[in-house]
Amino acid sequence: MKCFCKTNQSTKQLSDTVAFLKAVSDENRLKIICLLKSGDRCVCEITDFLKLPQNLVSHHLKILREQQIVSAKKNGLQVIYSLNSGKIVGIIKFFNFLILKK
Amino acid sequence: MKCFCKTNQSTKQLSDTVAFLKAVSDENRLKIICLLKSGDRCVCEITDFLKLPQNLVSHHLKILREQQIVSAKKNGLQVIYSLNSGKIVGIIKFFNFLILKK
DNA sequence: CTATTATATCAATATATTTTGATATAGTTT
DNA sequence: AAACTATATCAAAATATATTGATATAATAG
Repeated sequence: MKCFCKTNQSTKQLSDTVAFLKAVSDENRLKIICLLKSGDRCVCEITDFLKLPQNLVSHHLKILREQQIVSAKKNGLQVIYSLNSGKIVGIIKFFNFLILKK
Repeated sequence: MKCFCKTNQSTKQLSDTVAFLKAVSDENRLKIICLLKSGDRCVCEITDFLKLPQNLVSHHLKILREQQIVSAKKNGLQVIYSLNSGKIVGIIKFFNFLILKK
């Protein structure tokens, strides 16, 4: 992994990393992630859990989906969300790189 | 580590985690962290590196300081910043917890 | 003590993000 | 098909954050 210096590639990597970190830098979205850790849930369950308006929950889920932190599959009327640990593993690697001694 | 549910303690833990993540969710601040990984720097070196106005760099450094991601020590006229890996280790543990199987 | 240098702070503005309210869509039930 | 349920989208308002410009502070040099 490279440092964010001045190349085009690292510029892209930098903005991707920022987008991921922004997606998890929100109380409600962190709560969603923690809830999904305990198992898949439909939007109405997440809405009940967070006690937020449904459209706001959909908005937060969209941001998590865009970063592939969660994935959604349709089941009848419901949409079931599940946690995608791969993306989180990626960020762990990034933070590990940050504290690695040269 | 507990999930962010409804207790007072976990509410505090949640907002601390969000504050940390917000501090690192910024392109310029990530660049500062990466630069400091390669060694301690004074504010003017960081300013040169980022090509940003000095007061803006001070602002970003303040946010990183508040989260104990960096620490500052005075050296004559200069203030030398260094990376504080302890806080990053903490967030690695948190992300590891998120992907831990029950 | 005055001038200079390095850094920090403050107020104002610009920009991004979250939240709200209204409405659309897609699947289901009757 | 009409009514209903679960979810998503869109525009507007509220709020938070980043950036700019001006100025303050603290250490040093002359």
